Amino acid sequence: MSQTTSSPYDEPMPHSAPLDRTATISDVARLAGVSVPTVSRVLTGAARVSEDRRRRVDKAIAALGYRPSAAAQVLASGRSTTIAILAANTSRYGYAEAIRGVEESARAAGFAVIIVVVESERDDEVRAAADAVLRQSVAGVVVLKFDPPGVAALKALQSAIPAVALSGVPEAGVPQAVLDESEAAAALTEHLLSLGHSTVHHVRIPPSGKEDGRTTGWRLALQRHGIPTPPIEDVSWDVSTAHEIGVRLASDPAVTAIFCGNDETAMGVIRGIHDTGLNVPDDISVVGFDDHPLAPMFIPALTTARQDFAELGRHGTAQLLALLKGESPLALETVEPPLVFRESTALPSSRRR
Amino acid sequence: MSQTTSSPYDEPMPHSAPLDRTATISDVARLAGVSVPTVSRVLTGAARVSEDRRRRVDKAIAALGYRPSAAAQVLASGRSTTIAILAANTSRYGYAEAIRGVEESARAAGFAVIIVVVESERDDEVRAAADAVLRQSVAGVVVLKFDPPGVAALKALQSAIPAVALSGVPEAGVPQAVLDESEAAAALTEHLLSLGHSTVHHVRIPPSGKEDGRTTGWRLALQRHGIPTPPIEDVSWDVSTAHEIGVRLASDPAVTAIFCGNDETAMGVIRGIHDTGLNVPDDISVVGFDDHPLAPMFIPALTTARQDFAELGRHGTAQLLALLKGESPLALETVEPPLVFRESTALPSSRRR
DNA sequence: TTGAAAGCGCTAACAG
DNA sequence: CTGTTAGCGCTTTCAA
Repeated sequence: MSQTTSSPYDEPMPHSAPLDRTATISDVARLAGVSVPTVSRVLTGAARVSEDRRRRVDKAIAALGYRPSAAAQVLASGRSTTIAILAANTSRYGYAEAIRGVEESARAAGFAVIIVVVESERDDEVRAAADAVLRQSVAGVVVLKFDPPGVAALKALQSAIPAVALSGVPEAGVPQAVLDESEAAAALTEHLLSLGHSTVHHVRIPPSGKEDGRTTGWRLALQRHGIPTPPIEDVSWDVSTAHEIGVRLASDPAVTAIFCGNDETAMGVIRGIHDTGLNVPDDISVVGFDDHPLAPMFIPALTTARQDFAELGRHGTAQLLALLKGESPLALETVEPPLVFRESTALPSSRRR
Repeated sequence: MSQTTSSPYDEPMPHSAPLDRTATISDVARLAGVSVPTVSRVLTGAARVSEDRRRRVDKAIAALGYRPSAAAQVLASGRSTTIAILAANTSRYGYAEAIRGVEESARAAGFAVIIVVVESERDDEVRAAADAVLRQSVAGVVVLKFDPPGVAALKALQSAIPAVALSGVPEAGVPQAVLDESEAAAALTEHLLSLGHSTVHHVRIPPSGKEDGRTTGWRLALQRHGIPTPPIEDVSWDVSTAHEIGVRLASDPAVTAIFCGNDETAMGVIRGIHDTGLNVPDDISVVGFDDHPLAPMFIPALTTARQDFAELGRHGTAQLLALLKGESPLALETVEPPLVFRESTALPSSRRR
């Protein structure tokens, strides 16, 4: 009665649901008047089948509306045509775009996609996510290593399965596709400096580790100019925290230029500044990061660095598929985000300082 | 040699990838000194297992890092713990949020999620998507019936599998969760009218069928007031088309109030108006729809109707899971989006008309 | 409670 | 080129 152990399998199973029975390969074989392996051969194209039989099989398949069972195929062949996306989030801009890119190219290659999310870096969540991936007999996994949960999940996978990471910071070890953020962040910061601002404040989005490329680039640019780094402001993913920080920063006359971790944050910060009666860029310059679709529509339109997350996702999938085919070494492709200058930056105001 | 038939299975298979072999149920059984079915029993909880053996099995599972193969389980049991999300898009705001809601609640119920996208309503694409769903042995599917591809895909499924639709317009036939948009759209339109605008123009986003709830509501409100409906402007999902329309509408002095199909469109339209030198809301009032996270940050902050897509997704999943358990009839839950009034609407300007 | 035997739908040798 | 025979990892009878 009483249970002294506590493996996850002591828990009740989820309510699984019965599958509607549909035509099987033997139904097709019977109708076509051939053996089951012959049907399999036309399915996989693994071996030659006579024109005549192939036609009969195709006809039977069409007649029965037959679709091979992916589960049975993976079991019998030991090969899978499904990949997993492991991510901490599915709906935020960069994440959603990266997922779109992965899904798109996976589908083009004939792979199905399962999505598993790991919400936090808590040990049980990370383990559950890794388990979910492993249980599904996927060929490989693309992990969005944008944040601590992503990093932890990647580690939990322990290369038990082919994996590639999508990331903003190059890093040795795992195959990955990276969008090199740090140079672009530095360039954005220097743009602000070159306008005449004596320093640049930074609003940091939740980082992937101790520091992400955006923050690193900002710090780097400041260092290059011998400017001490002002205290960092941290925002959550909730834009309203960016708004609060905007209000706070606006009250500090030393603040004339702000580098935000992403465009949504920049919009929140600008709105906060706006609400104190100050103007962007006349009083304070603000830059974002990502080139969000709404960045050019915002008033003022955002100066930012363009990140092509979907492309990152496509690269990652390509890497994974190459890895699966045994091709290597994989070129670690690094893309540098192009800067786009719009309306949210200007010379420092004489009204401040 | 030459092929005269052309079933999809004449095409080459995707490169499938070999799976790393891991511990199987027999490994566990052997290590625990029990039979395979006994291990299965502790896994599924289907039958009683003695305390002693259960403990040994648990220990063996832990020692081997064993994870049951979902593919083998589904094959043997004929029951699945995976559901599919069928959507035309994964990254756009409403879609991404709905997907998040579905994934979240599916995960909470112990279900894995596969995502299949159907990009257009082209017959081959729709069929491919339906096939992908059916091949995966999923327990059921949640389809985002937000647009023509979604509608077509749902139809292609032919109730070959338990399905629930997520939608903005109630409709008989399929189980569904709906966010009733038409009343909110009407209310938003009437808000504009009550401010003194003599008519309200409409910028329509790509609709799910001949007409979506937003457009219907707008039309309804105008009719109630005996106002003829002005010509509709259609935008694509690309915000720049909204911008163009904003510019165009601004040049028409008859336009003093605009109801946009969603907030992103509203932002594009406002920016277009702004670029002609006119002001929102002083010269023209604009309302959006959805209450996008950036809507309160935009300058001017958007008057809009809040849509909780994630909640819609959760409702849908709940419906599907209930359906799978054979519970019914399902309450068709309809949520009416609450209006939120902000800065983008005002009295009509004396400068126009 | 437990194990032996059968089988889910499919692919992989292996003869022929 | 084609059919026969095994067997993928698991669950499900069925006896014991």
